[in-house]
Amino acid sequence: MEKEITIYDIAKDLGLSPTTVSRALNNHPAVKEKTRKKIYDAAVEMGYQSNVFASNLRSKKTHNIGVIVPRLNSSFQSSVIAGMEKAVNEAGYNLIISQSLESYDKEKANVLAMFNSRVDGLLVSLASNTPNIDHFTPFIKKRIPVLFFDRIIENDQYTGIVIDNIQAGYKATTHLIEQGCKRIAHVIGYTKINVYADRLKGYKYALMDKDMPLDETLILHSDLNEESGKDIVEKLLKMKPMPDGLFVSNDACAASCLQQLKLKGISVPQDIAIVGFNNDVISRLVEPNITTINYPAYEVGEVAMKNLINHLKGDSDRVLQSTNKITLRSELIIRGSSLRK
Amino acid sequence: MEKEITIYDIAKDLGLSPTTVSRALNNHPAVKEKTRKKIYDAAVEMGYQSNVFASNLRSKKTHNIGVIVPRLNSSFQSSVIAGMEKAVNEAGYNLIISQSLESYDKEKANVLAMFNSRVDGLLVSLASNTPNIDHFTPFIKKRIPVLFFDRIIENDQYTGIVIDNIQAGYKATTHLIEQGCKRIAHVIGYTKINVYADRLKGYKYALMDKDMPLDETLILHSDLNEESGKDIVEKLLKMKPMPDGLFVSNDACAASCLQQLKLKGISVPQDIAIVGFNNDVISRLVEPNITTINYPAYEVGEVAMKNLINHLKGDSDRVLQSTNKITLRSELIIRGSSLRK
DNA sequence: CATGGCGTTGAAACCGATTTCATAAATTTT
DNA sequence: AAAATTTATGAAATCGGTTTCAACGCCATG
Repeated sequence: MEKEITIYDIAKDLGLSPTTVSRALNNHPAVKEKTRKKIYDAAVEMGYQSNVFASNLRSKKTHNIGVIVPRLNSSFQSSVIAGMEKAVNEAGYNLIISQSLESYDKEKANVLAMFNSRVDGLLVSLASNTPNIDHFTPFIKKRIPVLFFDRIIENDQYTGIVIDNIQAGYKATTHLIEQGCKRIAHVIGYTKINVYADRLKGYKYALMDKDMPLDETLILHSDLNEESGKDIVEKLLKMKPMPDGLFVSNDACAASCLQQLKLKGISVPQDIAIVGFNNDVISRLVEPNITTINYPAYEVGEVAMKNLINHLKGDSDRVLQSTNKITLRSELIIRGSSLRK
Repeated sequence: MEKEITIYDIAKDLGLSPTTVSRALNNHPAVKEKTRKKIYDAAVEMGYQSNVFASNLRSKKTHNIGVIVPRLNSSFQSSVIAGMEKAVNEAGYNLIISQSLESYDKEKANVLAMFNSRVDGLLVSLASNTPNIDHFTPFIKKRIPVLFFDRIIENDQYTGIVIDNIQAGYKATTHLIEQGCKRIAHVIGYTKINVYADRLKGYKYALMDKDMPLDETLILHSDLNEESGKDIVEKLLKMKPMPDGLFVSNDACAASCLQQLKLKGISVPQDIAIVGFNNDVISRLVEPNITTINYPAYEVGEVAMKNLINHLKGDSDRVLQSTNKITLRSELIIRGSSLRK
């Protein structure tokens, strides 16, 4: 085990003090250019590597940013994280990632772990059964910024990055109505979560605006994974008359429904038109392609991270404190699964 | 800004020394049970939180483990990371993640960043154009363990977690031959990477064993993403006679090929049988379902991480140093895209 | 009763960069 | 030329656990 080079070694070598070496390496203005150059050269030559531990201890900053998502292996979430990674890397921070697996208890444990490992900031998409956000109060107390994205709980203390889910649900439903659908079913996840609750609202508003009746039995609850299509289609088939429109709250599940419907000999979009959500890769790979709402996952990640970092770099809390919600643009992408002339 | 509680505060409060408090909180055996209890209670009551900076500075450990993958938003990689996250969390470490975006330069930058942020260990899946692994030597010099998974370069110094890609390629090709295919095309990525090179080897060995000629023009190179199906199918259509079997090195691309083939009026598996790779969700959602090789991504992540952590917890280098390669089981999953009676 | 050994505790050094405060040197002002 | 600033550098304290080494108290052994 070779011993590490410290600023003391450099200082001794050059006949300077550690103070000056430290300042030089941090580009402090009070060091003569010539001295700085000399120190830089010596540092490189001696193979000096700054000791982050010591630096962190003094500055009380880790340059680590925590991210908690419900699931890492989801097309949407992994794109969000890719966006975050890009932004975080450019700014010289590190990403610490954990997943709640949709469990409130695991989420609480993760939040605590992040707190103990002293992340400089936290980005969270909530688990589906998280009832409140009290577990984040330690962060607030220590003024460590917390941002929510996608799955949020509205609160004055925290900033949220979202799309307008009501509008998106409205657009999707209106589109189905305009394609001539008379009975539109809607598949959603746990309605305590803002995203599903809002999409449902949009669905209801659209029906209302087109003077169509709201039939609560057409609202189906599901896990929304790639296997749930079977259950959903079974339920659809039992309905008399069968719905002729289907708005599913994510693409993996929409694709699964599409597959099951085709297996049962039901043609899409003629017998039933489908709209998904997210614009995952899968929506473009099944036949027919699925009409969907483009949720700019990568951009959500990038915007959330950039906001957080700007906040950390700026010395005041003003930026984030005055920003309560950032809404990104989302649009309907019309494809074969819903287009009937 | 409230001031933090330190072990000095606890010590003063109880009339003990910081030494004893530190020892008690670390379950050091030389502290009387009664004293330990008293200290624990005081710590909880005072809201003490250990300062990881100070602890890290002395112990020279961050409890952070770095992961570098080519792309985060890939079905395979995000499952690997999910597996890692599970293992890492149970062991009380943190996961620091970055992506190389398939660029050697970015990978080098990431490796350096990981080194500077002093991760305790590193898990890497290499970028496609990484020519060698010299950029990891700083880690070796400081005896920080580095493990490769999936995309590896074989080397005595490092441990790799893989599946037997030769065998997998062999199984896939043999299956197509047994289904009566006479001209089997193979779509692969950059052949400098072990995974594609080995699958190609397996393909060649299978042909050889069945006394089938090897036609180099049937080997197609591609980016293997969900848009490359168009190019590939175009090339297939130009071949005379057209291949009647297709072994694609990942499922997203296989699904894309399947889609394009159907668009051109070519029926799968009758006109051309398809085998993919990975067993991504998508292979089960397209029609027909795609026959594929099950690559246990989650398990790869879990095994890689557990090995690394065992190594970190054990005090010697022996465990990892003697392990050069860990091969996980993979199997062929036969589905509609290749089954013809 | 003296000596050895174990169990328990504490004083002080340490990890390595940062920061405050002081000081010497160079420059400008009067 | 003396005084007032400005510029450049250093000594020492600091961040808060961890670790080394010493010491004290208690019991057992001879």
